[in-house]
Amino acid sequence: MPELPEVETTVAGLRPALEGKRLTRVEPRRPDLRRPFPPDLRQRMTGARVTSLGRRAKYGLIETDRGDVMIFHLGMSGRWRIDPTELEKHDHLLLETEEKRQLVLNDPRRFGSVDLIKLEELEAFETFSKMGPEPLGDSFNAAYLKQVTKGRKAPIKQLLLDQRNVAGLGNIYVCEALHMAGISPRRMGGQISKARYEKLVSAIKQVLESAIAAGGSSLRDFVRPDGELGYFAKDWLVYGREGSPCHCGAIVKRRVDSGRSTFYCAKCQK
DNA sequence: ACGCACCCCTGTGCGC
DNA sequence: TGCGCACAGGGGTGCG
Repeated sequence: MPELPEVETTVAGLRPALEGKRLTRVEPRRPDLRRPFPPDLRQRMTGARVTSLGRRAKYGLIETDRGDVMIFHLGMSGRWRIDPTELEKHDHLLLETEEKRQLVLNDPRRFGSVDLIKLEELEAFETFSKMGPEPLGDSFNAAYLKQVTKGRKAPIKQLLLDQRNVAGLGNIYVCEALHMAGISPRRMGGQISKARYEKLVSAIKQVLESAIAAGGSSLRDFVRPDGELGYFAKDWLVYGREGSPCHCGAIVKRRVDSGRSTFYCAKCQK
């Protein structure tokens, strides 16, 4: 479920419980998620102090004073819970701090991942080195998008979901941003004007920023009453609204490509 | 290189 | 109440 804003919100929620704190317990509760947990995860993280938390694309970063970085990805169904009253099914990784606060990574589908690398390997870490710019950064702009899509015949939706072009966009926010910019998800990337890319870039930044703001404000003190992090309700304009009226009056449509749904308004988006 | 289909996994909600 | 199917916000691989 989590896209960039959800990961951003999750990291912000974990920070008060983790930053500056010493880990007294690090416990994988099964061998693997998408891939095996690092075999030395427990040993390298236990006793270490968390120095900072961050985010790159849809990955959360937890750095320690031993020069390690634990990199987590929430996949489709991952979420962190804080100070749970008891462990549940699919609680696959448990962290505990000196203060006896518990952070539990729950991921039913196990499409998520946890990696552990040295801080100095972060830049070269293949997952990140192949990635495009952060969508909220200044280097993600219309000129960049125009250049990276030049000559490409793939639909713009697919190009935006490709993390090598821009890092952190997922299905929901791409659908929403394309709708906001009035661009058809099937429009060939190489065929979109600079002016329309200006609109698209603004739409992407706006959609992400408002989602982050909504996430932050919906998490009072960054911990919801149920102790969960990473989810917040949002009223989408097209996503999940097949058959409902668009604000223009036309009906929102859904199509499926490679097993992924696209929601759009054929009247607003050309 | 590019565009696309499909797979990993479990849970949920729907129609019958 | 049960059953089977479609579908879910990600990412990687492998094919033509």
